[in-house]
Amino acid sequence: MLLRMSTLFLRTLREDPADAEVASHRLLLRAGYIRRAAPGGFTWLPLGKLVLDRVTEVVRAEMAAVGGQEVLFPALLPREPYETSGRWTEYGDDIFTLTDRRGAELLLAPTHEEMFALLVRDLFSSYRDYPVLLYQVQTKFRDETRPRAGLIRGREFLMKDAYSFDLSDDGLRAAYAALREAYQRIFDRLGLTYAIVSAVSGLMGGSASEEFLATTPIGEDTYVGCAACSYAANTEAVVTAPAVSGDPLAQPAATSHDTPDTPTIESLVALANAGRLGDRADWTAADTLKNVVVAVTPPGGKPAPLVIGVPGDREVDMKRLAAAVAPATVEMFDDWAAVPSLVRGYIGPQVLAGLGIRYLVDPRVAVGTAWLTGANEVGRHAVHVTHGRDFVADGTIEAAEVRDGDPCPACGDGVLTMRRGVEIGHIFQLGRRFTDAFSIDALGADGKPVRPTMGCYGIGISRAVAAVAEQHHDERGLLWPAAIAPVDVHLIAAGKGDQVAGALALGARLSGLGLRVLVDDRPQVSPGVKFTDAELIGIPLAVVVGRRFGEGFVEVRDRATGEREDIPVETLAEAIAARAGISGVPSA
RNA sequence: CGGGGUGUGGCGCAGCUUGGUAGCGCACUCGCUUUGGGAGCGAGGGGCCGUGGGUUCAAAUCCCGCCACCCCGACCA
Repeated sequence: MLLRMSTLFLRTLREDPADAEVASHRLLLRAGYIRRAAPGGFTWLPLGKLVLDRVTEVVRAEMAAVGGQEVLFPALLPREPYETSGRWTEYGDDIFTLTDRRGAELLLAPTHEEMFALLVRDLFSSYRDYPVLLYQVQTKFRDETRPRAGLIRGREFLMKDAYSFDLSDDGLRAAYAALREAYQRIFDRLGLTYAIVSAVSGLMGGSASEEFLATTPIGEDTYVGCAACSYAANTEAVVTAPAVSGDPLAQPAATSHDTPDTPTIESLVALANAGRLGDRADWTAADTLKNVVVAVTPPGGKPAPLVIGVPGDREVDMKRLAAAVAPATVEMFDDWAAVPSLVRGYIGPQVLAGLGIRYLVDPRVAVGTAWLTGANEVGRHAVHVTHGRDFVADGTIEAAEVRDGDPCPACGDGVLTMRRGVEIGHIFQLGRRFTDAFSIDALGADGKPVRPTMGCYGIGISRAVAAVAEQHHDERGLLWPAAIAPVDVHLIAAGKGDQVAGALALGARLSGLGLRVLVDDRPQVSPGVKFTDAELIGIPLAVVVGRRFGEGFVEVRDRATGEREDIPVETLAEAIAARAGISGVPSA
């Protein structure tokens, strides 16, 4: 392959686009890889399309290596299957829906579990057919509330989604393990630094689930890792080690006190330490029980109030809360007029059961623990309010914020460190949710039906391109790993003599050896412009056909290290093969 | 959904306060010169100033509505 800059459909931008904040978005635009075409939607220009295709080919190769077979579904689908699975309602506003001329309702698929399940039901009927692993590479549509950061969160994006069908739970676990390893090979080949973390399965349902997060400060997902053991989890999925339960009757009796002007935890602790609640003067926010009122709306249902009790030194993490109540949605409660018994700023759990309001507590609020909390009257709080005696929670919930330095829930020895990442892959052991929904059975060896179990495995391909750009760039531009760079070599003709002709001839020779080559053969463009463009575009290896070309030398440049070396023209092919780690390039 | 900001040629911006011929840099075209780190000179092309209405002799500019995009917040009791 040989591309010529003089005819390439490319225009680099000298200045940063005003609305691109993150590096990947800014550089992919500036270097002419992508172009914004719609809210949350991008056009792939020739260089970008090459990268996208190379990433896709890496994914395809590793999917094939674990026995995946590629298919392709339509993106435009009828409502019925999603109605049957319940996800038409669960996804709600997140899916793009439309109506055709006959009034039939359609959707642009956000993901394809239903269709894969139906396809397998249509074609397979015997236990002899299983297991099977199918996948596609396809555009997905989600009506994101706020597309952002260029390719990282769009409303239309390229995804590889794979689905495994097994007749046994062991088979599913084996498929999951195989895909997990395939994903590691894929992301390693893409040059990504990533973490594999425990995750919640969200709208997919199912049990075991892990995310592959590309490490980057601009990531939308926060995850924790333990320094002492291998524990790693999305903050949404962190399970708090429960506090030890005790005997509620061993606590002193609860008493109510005047605590004027203490609508916040901070003001309450200050007043408590001023002696208002007795001699004790070492109150901290962690001694208080904060009760946050939210409204939870089940899919297709009506909002109902829910009170969350967390230690007063912790905030409620809305992302964790949302994950905990999914598929229901949650928002802050604002219908205070409907529940006049709830006194804002002074809510205590003592009265909630009587009001018929559900109360869920953080695992730290164990039975037998006593708290300083609201007395349900303006200006009054209560002490020694004890779980199991003065109130009984309806259950526990993982909604309190996770903090840097929290104890590791897995080993108990280490502390958790927080980092950010972009979700580039997600694997689930789905189970039988969809095969149940569509009554999919295989006929077993004994003549009895067997219900298959599913796994689901996704990779955000377009997002992975952005993640690589995010991790591989410097102040001058992009810096692609050789495995997915749009081309292998960037030849730069720098000089007014026979450099252009020489670069084109060299390019033809290298491409004849199977290398992907980009030649900057633009006439009338100064060397400085070509050098800066080359650095912006970020091909790992550049070859300058310049002032020493007449003596038979060209300069080889390493984009990442900045190293430059003059080498004889006749050894160029070998030098490139050696540097790029490309094998099988015959000598020129 | 809420808050803030921005909409002027492909990109980055000025002009708006104080209404009166639409401007600058980059990019693009032509000519000459230049050619190892974003060249110089000269001559050009390209813009319903987001959109609809209003005020006015006159609107990019003032007023009202709408739309789009970007950023922040989705929250502490």
